[in-house]
Amino acid sequence: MVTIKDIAARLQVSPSTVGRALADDPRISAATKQKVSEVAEEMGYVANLAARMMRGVSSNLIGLVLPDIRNGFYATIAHALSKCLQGARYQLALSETDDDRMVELQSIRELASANVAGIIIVPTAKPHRETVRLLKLSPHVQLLRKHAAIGDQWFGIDDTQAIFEATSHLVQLGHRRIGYIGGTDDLPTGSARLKGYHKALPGGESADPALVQLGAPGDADFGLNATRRLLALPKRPTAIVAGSVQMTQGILEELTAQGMRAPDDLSVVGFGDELGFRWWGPGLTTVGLPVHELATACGLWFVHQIRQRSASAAPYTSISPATLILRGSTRKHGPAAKTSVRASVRGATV
Amino acid sequence: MVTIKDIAARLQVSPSTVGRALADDPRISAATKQKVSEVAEEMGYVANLAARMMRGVSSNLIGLVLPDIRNGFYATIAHALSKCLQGARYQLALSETDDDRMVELQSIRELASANVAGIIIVPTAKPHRETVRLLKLSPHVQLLRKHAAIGDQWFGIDDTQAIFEATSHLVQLGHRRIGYIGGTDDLPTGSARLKGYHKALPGGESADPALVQLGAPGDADFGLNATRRLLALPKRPTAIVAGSVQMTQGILEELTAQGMRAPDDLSVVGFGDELGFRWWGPGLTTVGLPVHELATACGLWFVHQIRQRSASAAPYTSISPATLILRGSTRKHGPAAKTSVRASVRGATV
DNA sequence: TTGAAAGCGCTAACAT
DNA sequence: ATGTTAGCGCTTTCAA
Repeated sequence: MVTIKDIAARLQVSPSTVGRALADDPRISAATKQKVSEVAEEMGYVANLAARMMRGVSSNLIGLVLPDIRNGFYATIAHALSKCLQGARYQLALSETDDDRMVELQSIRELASANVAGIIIVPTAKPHRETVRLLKLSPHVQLLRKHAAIGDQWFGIDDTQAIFEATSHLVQLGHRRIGYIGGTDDLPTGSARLKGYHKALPGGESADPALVQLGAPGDADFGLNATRRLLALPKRPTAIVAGSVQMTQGILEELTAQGMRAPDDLSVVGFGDELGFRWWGPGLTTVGLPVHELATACGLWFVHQIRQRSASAAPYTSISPATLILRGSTRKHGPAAKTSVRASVRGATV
Repeated sequence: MVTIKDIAARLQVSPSTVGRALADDPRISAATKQKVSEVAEEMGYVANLAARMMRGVSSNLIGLVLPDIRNGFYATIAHALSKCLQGARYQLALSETDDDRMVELQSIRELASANVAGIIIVPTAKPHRETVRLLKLSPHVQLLRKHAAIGDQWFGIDDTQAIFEATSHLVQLGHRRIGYIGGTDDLPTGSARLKGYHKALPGGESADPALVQLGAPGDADFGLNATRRLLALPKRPTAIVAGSVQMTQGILEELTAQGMRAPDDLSVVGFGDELGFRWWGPGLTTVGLPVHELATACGLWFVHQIRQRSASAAPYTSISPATLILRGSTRKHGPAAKTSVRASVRGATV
């Protein structure tokens, strides 16, 4: 293993000079810095992080704490952050919580004891007190979900607007009985989305409570069962809005299973734009989320933040807008609309 | 921060005694150990990992190096490993290579300098010499892809059998012009799969080279363009087999775009079982891979391996079989089969 | 069975 | 602008 001493010996300078040169200390001449970094490169020098950490410097590890990496949504986030941090010579330490606050606490503990440089977290609904306390000890930022207790540094999406647009689109198409299947409102995202749904319903008209189905946002099976319940209603909805990626998947699954076709039998607006949504039936009209951009912005900001230890406490909030992606799964409601483009292409009559 | 010195001072013993007691050294009396651990507990002592690492003990970090976490395939692996290692108090450090050997090298360097306990890697096609060298310095295991240079500890899937089954299925249905779109054969997986394809073609009959399209396995666009090329052939294939997840996605994309419907216009067998494959057209017949099981097995084995520093050099190979999942995208080839179930359900005539 | 002491590689206060 | 030196907390010889 090559150490600064080796470099120092080669260059006939003291170890501290090398150390300072590598740390880009202003007291070292440009020429020396130049030479040092050349030799370091040549000898394949890699700083010993353990030794650094012992001197109080934190590791080059950034913890990423999120519910489930299999969710394409979070995978995109992990990818974007990984790229972004790689550029800044940081490593991602991945922790999954499964939306379980105790697992979350355990993860944070591990990260804290590993002396991470910072933590990027998508918090669970009710983080443990200890989780909050530990989080305060190192730089951190919240992603997507926001908890006041954890802090005011947050990158998220305008969830209310997202679902508002989705629902409004259906309202404009003449739909009145619109079902909503989304996450419970104990999560900030869940409640914001639900709010968007209500806000879009025409003239203060409160929705039939039976049309609103709330469950754990990561539970596709809930979406599936909720869809079944909605379809079994005496007055079934003419359209459904999804309030999470997994819910969308459950909904599509169940509609396919029941042989329901959008937009003929029902209009559907999904949440997120996973692979396959494009080719579900006539193409799923869905809420597109700028996840990649969001994560990149968050990563860049966070690295900057970590490097300037000073202003880290200042509140910061970034809200990105969602955009409705119009495809084939929604259509005007009413008897006049019964002949779909699709049906006519097939030459069929109804 | 409580150190062993503090404990030593409280107990009027030397720091080394405390250190040994905590390490359960046989030379320390049971009574002393008892006292030490009591006081340590009481004072809230937490071992300083950095200091430990400096003494050569590795961290509780396990590096996971793979091409792209957004690939559902790898996300499943990361998830399974994360769960598995969490139980053993290890943290996952995630590195993406994008199938670029220099990025791979850089990641390995980072991991090595972070003193990881071990590395689980899905190697690129031609890992750098230095990558191989560094890898040898810490415990490691290969996943899915196997490179002789890296070692003989490998967990993978029987790729040849997987594509053999997929192709055989089509052959049995009477197809003779079967296209194959897969990864290049410089990757071990690519070549094994291609072999399975050739093996399944009837009686040594070598395929029309134009029917075989090989590209970067992670490149969905290649799959898309390759599909276009196959469809533009004077004698177009009657069926297509996909040789990677991303290729499958490209193929489905292009078929949808061209308005080609399986199995009426063409039979298709996919690779992997991503979300959405189930609802593509009539449901995609595809090769199901036991990714979760594979990753879990790998994780358990690896932790065990790390904990017993001794026998780590012994070769170990685990091959899991793939299974064909029959859905609606394949059908008998020939004029007699022209009336599909689907068409008759619709009451249409052809 | 325990102590004393020497570092691991790095950073930072204190010289020069 | 650079060199000297003293540790960080732990493990690990070597002594007792």
